[in-house]
Amino acid sequence: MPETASQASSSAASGAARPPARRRGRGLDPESVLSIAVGVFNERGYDGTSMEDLAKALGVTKSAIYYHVPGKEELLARALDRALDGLFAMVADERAASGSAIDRLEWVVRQSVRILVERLPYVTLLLRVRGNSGTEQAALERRREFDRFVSGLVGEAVAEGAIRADVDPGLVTRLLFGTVNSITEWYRPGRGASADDLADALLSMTFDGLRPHPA
Amino acid sequence: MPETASQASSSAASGAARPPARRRGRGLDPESVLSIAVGVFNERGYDGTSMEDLAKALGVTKSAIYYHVPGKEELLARALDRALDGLFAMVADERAASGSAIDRLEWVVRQSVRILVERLPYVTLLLRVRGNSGTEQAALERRREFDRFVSGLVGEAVAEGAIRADVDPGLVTRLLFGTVNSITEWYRPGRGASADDLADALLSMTFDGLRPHPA
DNA sequence: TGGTTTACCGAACATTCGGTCAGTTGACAA
DNA sequence: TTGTCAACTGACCGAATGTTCGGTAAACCA
Repeated sequence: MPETASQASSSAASGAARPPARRRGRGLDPESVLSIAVGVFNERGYDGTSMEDLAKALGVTKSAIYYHVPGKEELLARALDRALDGLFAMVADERAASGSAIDRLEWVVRQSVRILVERLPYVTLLLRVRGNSGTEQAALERRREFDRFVSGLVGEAVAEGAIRADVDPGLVTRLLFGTVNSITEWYRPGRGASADDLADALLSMTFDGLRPHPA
Repeated sequence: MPETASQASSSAASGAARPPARRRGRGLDPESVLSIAVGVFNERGYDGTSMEDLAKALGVTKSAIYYHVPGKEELLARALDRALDGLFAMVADERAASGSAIDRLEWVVRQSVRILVERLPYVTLLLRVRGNSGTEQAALERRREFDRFVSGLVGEAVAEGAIRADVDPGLVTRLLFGTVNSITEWYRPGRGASADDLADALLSMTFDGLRPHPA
């Protein structure tokens, strides 16, 4: 088994003591429990992760976790909300509502990549949810709502004549955001491209194509 | 809970008796156990699926399953091999080795889409493997080998001048096959596009871009 | 008809699961 | 020095897990 370690994603208000991922002299806090738990969820899968696995990654016993969070599913719920809140904050932005459809679409794609990179573990977890519990089903429903929004955008861009009409708009939406979402499968922060570089490359491929331009 | 039913993918040598997915007067066979199990694995996730879940979907008791297959993990191993064998049979084809790099790449992408559609449940399962067991790790290693092959193809196509050189070839590979693989997230056989239509749309977007062509 | 085999059931197995709880520890305030 | 309390431990719970096994009904063959 490859011990991929704890990959403690830096939480908001910490500065020291990396290995045990706890606050100064004190113990854990709900924030670090969440971020480490999500890391393990993404390594082993949510269902494949036991509370014992989480305890080991946190350097405490199982029961200590229950002092900070109500349970395993609540950890999942909070993680999924992190991802979804980011996406919905974006579509609520004015830049997603005004201007030409193609500009709005390009902006939404770019922001999607940015959120995906910024909140990588949370979005990764979201994209693997299958609806096994009420928590997962609620997350899936919110995600479908987001999908409907971007689907509408693509439709507008086609009607606008800014996107080729010889391919089904629904299909274009799925391929386009399938490409965006597939980033979670390989992207690791720090190494390789930045979020902006990524968005540039992605938009460049999907909008202009991989073939060399004659112009 | 959404009862998405059994979606029994048609096995090689059967013709009748769809609902209970068993042979004529006889009972189950390893083939139908596998295809139905993979369906449930994809609905609930491998770790989220219990042998009791499988038994229910098969219409028998838990213990009956063990008469036909050695265990849960063996079901996973056989399913993953179905997907991987298809992919490796393709790269062994002469058309993946001769001709210009761009033609070979286009052929491999098209065939990848075909295999993904033909063996959808198996490929879907493969793409969700995280390496939790020896079985999963072996599958991941075979998959990485396939990835290295296509990565080499993209590199050749760039060197050939058939693909833009202003984007990192490794990044192009990941985006291109990320798009291909994302098809498993939404494609359902029968409804919507055929494998060929899909491949056309995908190649059209990634190679020529979504913007209307001037020519 | 009798015997053998195929395909299955029901009960039980050891283990692991998510979760609970009474108690301990150590830092800090008074 | 003592009392308080946040933070945690270790033992434990019932339920669920993957798997085994003795038994058996029906189909098949002679």
